[in-house]
Amino acid sequence: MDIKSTQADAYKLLHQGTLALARAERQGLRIDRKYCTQEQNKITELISNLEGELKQSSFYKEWTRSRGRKKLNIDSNAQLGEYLYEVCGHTPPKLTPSGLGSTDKESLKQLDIPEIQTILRIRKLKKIRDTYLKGFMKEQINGFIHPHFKLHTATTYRSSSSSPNFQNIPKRDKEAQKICRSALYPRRGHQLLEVDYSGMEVRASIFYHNDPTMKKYINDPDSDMHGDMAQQIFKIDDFDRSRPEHDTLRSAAKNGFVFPQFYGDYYGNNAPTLACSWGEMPENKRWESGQGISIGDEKNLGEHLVSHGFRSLKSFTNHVQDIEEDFWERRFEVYNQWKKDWWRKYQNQGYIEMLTGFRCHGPMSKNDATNYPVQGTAFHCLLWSFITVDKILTKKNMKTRIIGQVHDSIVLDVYPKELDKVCRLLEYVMTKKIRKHWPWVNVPLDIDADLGGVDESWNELEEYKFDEK
DNA sequence: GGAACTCGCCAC
DNA sequence: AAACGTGGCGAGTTCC
Repeated sequence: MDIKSTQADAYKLLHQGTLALARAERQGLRIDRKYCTQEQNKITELISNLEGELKQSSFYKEWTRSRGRKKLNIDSNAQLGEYLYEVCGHTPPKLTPSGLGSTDKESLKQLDIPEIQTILRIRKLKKIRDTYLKGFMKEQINGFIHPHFKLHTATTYRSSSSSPNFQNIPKRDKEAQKICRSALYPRRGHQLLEVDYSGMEVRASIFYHNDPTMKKYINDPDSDMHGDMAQQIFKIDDFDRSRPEHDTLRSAAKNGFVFPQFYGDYYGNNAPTLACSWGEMPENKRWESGQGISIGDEKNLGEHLVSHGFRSLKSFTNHVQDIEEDFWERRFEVYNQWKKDWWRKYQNQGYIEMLTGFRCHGPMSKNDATNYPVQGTAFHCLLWSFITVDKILTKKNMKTRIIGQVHDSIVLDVYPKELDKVCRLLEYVMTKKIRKHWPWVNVPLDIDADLGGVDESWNELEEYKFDEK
């Protein structure tokens, strides 16, 4: 048990991984060229209308005037920042790493200028058109794109992808998702299947720290880590995940506290994010009753929290600070101790070594030293599964092929008659066989799947339960 | 005219 | 005392 892999094992994974990824790359993904062109034209038309509208505004006219003889470029954030922060004298809500006033979406929204909405809309449309649709067309050969996957560039020994990047195609934003993913198809007569490891990074962290509380959260299907945190953060006594308003708070806790904390963030950043769950709240102001989402019983979250004594961001921040302390000093005490031990070990030996045998050298911050092994190892589980599934598909001469990978998921181009067989294979390799190969996998691994119909695009996937078949 | 940089934004 | 991890890429910009 608990036998770590050697550096030779790591090399083997890298080598076989590169070969398997190259096969996926060669396979590629069909794109609808006609759709891409039409959609690009539609967006161009939209943008030109929006730009025309913007140019009518006094905001734009003043901006132009302020530049004198210099040409104005709507796409230049340097010019926008100069106008907003130097000419108009707005205080930048945030600075960039180099110390200039930021013009990102977050900052611009806070300035509360109506024309800004148009600028943000244009930005978003250009991103979709130029990075994705144009990018697909640039890289396509005979109607197929062949995203490239590398294993030697990321410092964590994760993978990277390029030409085009397969790993950052819009998903969260539904409008962008639809436009971009509707361009991507399986081979004719085939269907797309995406299988992902659920909570892989959290589980990979357990391989290292073996924290009993976190293990219980993973092993006990009735427990709910994010729900518990939502309950604690927002002081909800009768928390019920099946209630939509409570599930919203659960997501807020998950994305605004739990995950950032795991990456090394702190309450000072978490509190303002969490505070947005019940409405925008400018610094130094106080909450009023009547603000925020409804939480049932004819109450809303604003009132609820005010009644618990949180009238200002400051008092809420203190509350989140207490929760952070409880989180690391009590709830996940063992995890916390591992972080300390691991950091000490890095300081002593000058490198860290993953369970998979990979070594990270070089200067690292505290957060780096504890994040790298988790992130790398989580990906290596996916990579091992990728290699193993690919080998079997090839060996058995199946028509199904793997076409890509997104850190904790595998994307396949499935021959419909092989669907059941492929699903059984994935289930077996990803949740069972891997535990025989790597005995330090000390918690069950779990997968979810999404399936598209025959000849349907990547936009059409729907949740697919293996065991109900 | 290309390399290298910043910034913003997409994914996990 | 300090304070969010990993990537790729387009556009603008600056430098050589």
